[in-house]
Order: sequence, then C-alpha cells, then structure tokens
Amino acid sequence: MAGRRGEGDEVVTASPKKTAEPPAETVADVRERARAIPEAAVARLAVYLRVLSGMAEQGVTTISSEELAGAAGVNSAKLRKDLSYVGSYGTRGVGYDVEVLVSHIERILGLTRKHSVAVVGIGNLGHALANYGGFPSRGFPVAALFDIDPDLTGVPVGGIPVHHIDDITSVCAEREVSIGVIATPPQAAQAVCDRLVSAGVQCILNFAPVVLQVPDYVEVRKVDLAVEMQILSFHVARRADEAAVDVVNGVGVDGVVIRP
Amino acid sequence: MAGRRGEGDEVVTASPKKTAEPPAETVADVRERARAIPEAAVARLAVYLRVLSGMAEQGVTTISSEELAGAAGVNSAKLRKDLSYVGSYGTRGVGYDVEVLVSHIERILGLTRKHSVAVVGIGNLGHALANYGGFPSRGFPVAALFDIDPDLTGVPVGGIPVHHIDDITSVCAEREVSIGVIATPPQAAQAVCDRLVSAGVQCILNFAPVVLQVPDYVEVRKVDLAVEMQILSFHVARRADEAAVDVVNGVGVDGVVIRP
DNA sequence: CCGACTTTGTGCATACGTTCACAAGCGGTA
DNA sequence: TACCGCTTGTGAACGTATGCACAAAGTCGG
Repeated sequence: MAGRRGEGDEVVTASPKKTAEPPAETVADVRERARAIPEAAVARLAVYLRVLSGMAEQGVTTISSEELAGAAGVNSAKLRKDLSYVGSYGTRGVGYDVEVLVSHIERILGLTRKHSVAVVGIGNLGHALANYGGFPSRGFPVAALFDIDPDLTGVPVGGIPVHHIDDITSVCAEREVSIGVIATPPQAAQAVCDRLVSAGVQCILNFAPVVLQVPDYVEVRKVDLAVEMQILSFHVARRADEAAVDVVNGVGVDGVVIRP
Repeated sequence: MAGRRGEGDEVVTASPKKTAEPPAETVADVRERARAIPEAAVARLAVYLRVLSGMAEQGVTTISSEELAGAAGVNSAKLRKDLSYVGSYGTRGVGYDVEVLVSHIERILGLTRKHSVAVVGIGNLGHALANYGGFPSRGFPVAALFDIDPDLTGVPVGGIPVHHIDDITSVCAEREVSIGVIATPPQAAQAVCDRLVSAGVQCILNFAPVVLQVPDYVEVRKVDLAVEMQILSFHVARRADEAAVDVVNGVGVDGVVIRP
C-alpha cells in the first residue's frame, strides 16, 4: 500500500501490446484504486459530490481545490488527496471541471447503477424514510417496505406497498434489493438483520440501537442517535470541566474530588 | 500526549498534604483524562454503556473484557484501552463490575446531567424525533420544538408544544437547551444553525444534507443519510468490481476500459 | 514564443488509532 | 501463607490518516 507509483507494477496486464501509448485505464486499475480508498475518504467524497452537484446547478463549471475544500469544510490538501484516489482529473493552474469531477466521483461511488432499498419497520422512523424524497432522487429508490404487524401490510406508505416481513426473501429477490434499512425496535433488529442477510442483502443501514452480528461479507453502517447525543453530551461535559478548572485554577485546589 | 504514566507529573497538585495516601482523583485529573479521550473511543464508550445497561437489566453483575468486547463488536484489547481512558475500574482475574462501569462511563460522558434538546424542523423526521421515546428515557428530554410554518406552531407534537422559529433565542434560554437538532430542509439549515448558535447552543446534531459553517467552539455532529447510502453503494460497487476482475482473470484482459 | 503566475498532485513527516503481547495484580485453593 | 490460573492495564510496534510544502504542469498576457 505504501508504494504504488505508476511504474514497475501493473504486471498482470500482459497480453498483446496494442495500447502502448498513454497509461490507458483498465478495469483492474479501477478495481485496485477503489480497493485502496480509505473509508474516511469515501465518506468525504460523498460530501464533495453533493457540494459539486449544487455548484453545477448554480452554473459553476470550474472549481479550485481551495474553494471546494472551503465549501466542504475540509483542508484543501486533504481534498486533493481524496480526489487523487479517484484519479487525476484536475487541470493545474485552473482547477477541476465540475461536471467531469461529478461523473468520476459518481462512478467510483457506484452511483451509475440504481441501488434498490428495502426499509424494514414502519414506525415513526420508517414512515419518515418512506416519505423522504432524498433517496429516490439520488439513485436509491425505496423498492419495498416491510413490517411484522399484519394491520400495516397492504396499506401503502408514501406510495410504496408494505409487505409482511415473512415475505422478505421473495420480495427482496424480485425487486433486486441491494441495501436493507433496519428501522425496527432494538429487540427485533438482529432477527430482521439475519433475514435480510439470508435474503441476499449484503449492505445494511441500521437505525436500531443494537450491535448487529453479521458475516464478514456483509457491510453494516449504523446510525445511532443515542450515541450521537452522548458524544455531544461528552463535549458539553468536557467544556464544563475545562471551565471549572479554569475557575478553580484562579483559586487554588488540591484533593477536590469528582463532581458535587 | 505520549507519556502520561501516573508518576512524575501531576505537579499542579501542591497545597497542604492531607490526602497523601492513594493517588486521590482531582478534578484536574478528570479534566485531563476527558481531554485525552479520542473521539472514536467516546463513540464506542456510548456503545459499551448501552450493552452494559442491557447486561445490568438481565442481572449480570460482572463481565470480562472479552465478553463485553464480543457483545459490542470490537476487539478486547481495544475495549480495555477504551475503558482505561475512563479509569482503572476492573479487577484482574475477575473482570469489571457492571454497575461500577456504567456509572463511571456515564460520568465521563456527562450523563449525570440532563441535556435538554431542541428540535428544529417538524417535517417527517422532526415528527419521528419528537415521538421517539429513546431520547427522554436516556437523559435527553426534548424541551422544545420549532418550525417556520405558523400553521404548525401551537399544535403539540408528541406532547411537546411547537414554537415559531423566531422565538428560538428566548425559548432556548428559558429551557436551558444545550443540544440543538436540525431536521429542516437543506436550504434552511445554515440559517437555523446560525440562530441556534446565537441563542447559545454549542452542540448541534445536523440531519440536513449540508456542511454547516460554525464557530470553533461549536460542536457539530452530522447524520447524513445520503452519505451513508453512498458509502454502502461504494461497497456494492467494489464487490462487483472484484467479482468482475475475478471472472476476467480467468479469461485474460488488457486495455479494457472503464464500464460498459 | 516565452516567462510569470496559478493550482494540482504527491513525497515526506507527523499525529493518531489499533493491535499485540506480557508483566502486574487479584481471587481461589491447599 | 504460598502458589496457580485468570484477566486487567499498558508499553511498544504497527498501520493508517492528516497536513505540509514543493516540484510539475498547465494557463494567460505580452
């Protein structure tokens, strides 16, 4: 991983010598590069993509790393490094062509394909997700909804029919679901997850406050509101402690314990 | 940051020599330790806390790092290191006392205080958040709801009255709101954020798909569904590419370009 | 056509986080 | 009391991510 300058490697690409002019991008190159992108960079790429889309809508055609970095809230060197994972599509002295960059990031993120989504658990959150317009418009059509409550099945939510969870395997297969969203109560989450996995879903977005156990080949992302709140709480407390120490430093301390 | 063994430092603690027996934890110690906890570890501590609470409810009184790590989905060395940031509250040869650990983690995360929450934007997501029971029960009472739509103000949601966003400063001050949740459309998010900040809120949880610009002293966490989906999409694509390369390796390739 | 200026792409140094491996410490047992 | 086995707590090695700083590479004006 340390050294991958474009030189002595690329051994695999043997065969005839017809394309001998520029580097010429092979599918192996793309694969190799995609493998090497750090997860943190992937998350940022998604952010850049959104910023760039906004720029494009406003008629901006070219943008420098400095500008884009500012809009995305990161340092420009990091941004350039992130973009270099995607490939070298900038023009020195000028910047990046917005459209070009958008299409290359979309390609790397796999957004050239549609990814059908299934949402399991039609409670408050499930409703919100089903009605959320941001998914379909960005290439993630919600293809199916599931719940365990028979009273809910059949009645469409946000225009999408609700199936009983027992039908998850057949419906997921039929609709080619590639991403499963778990919006159930915590008690049900692991069971739902197991069903999704056995239905062939390999990517899961989990809103339930539990740690899901899955096989290695399944990718899980979790969105945990309680954890987010507690992280914020930690920062509130840290600030308060700092303030307390500041105050106290002007007064003199010693064995003062913990917290009143 | 490298060396902070419990030995030659701790210079500040001068004054009388009354508590001269054990190390005796000073408020400065706690502050210092809290400062040193990596963000990633804080997030995991919140997860451990939830697992431990579950354990406690099931009557478990003692747990080893191995067991807890398994339940939390991390490696046990990492778990022990994370817990060591909190302090040394385990017993060698035995494990950790669940109750003790819970209370210490709660203290570090600042959960001994209530943190009032304000939710801005009463759309699908705002409704879901207002009705979500997980917040109040974990020490994060939703103290206020805000929206810009006059038709919504006054009508309670989930038992909580909705205020007009123009009243945000006074209401936040009165209710001592310490955490603001932004659940508005993206166009409104920055303006809402600015208002929250000028109302004195220093911690923000942002659900809107925009990069918020805030002063340094404000802590922002973002929950971005589109980004999460795109990260998953990336993994789908990566898998597909790997499969493609595998297939193709059995056939022989060269200058094959990008993607059909 | 050339030289000055701008901005990218990246080698290198640093900081951070993770993992390993083991000594220190504790409870149980004889 | 002395030993033994188990589990913690942590130094040290490793790997990954971040940020700096600059050469390379392009544009633009003259």
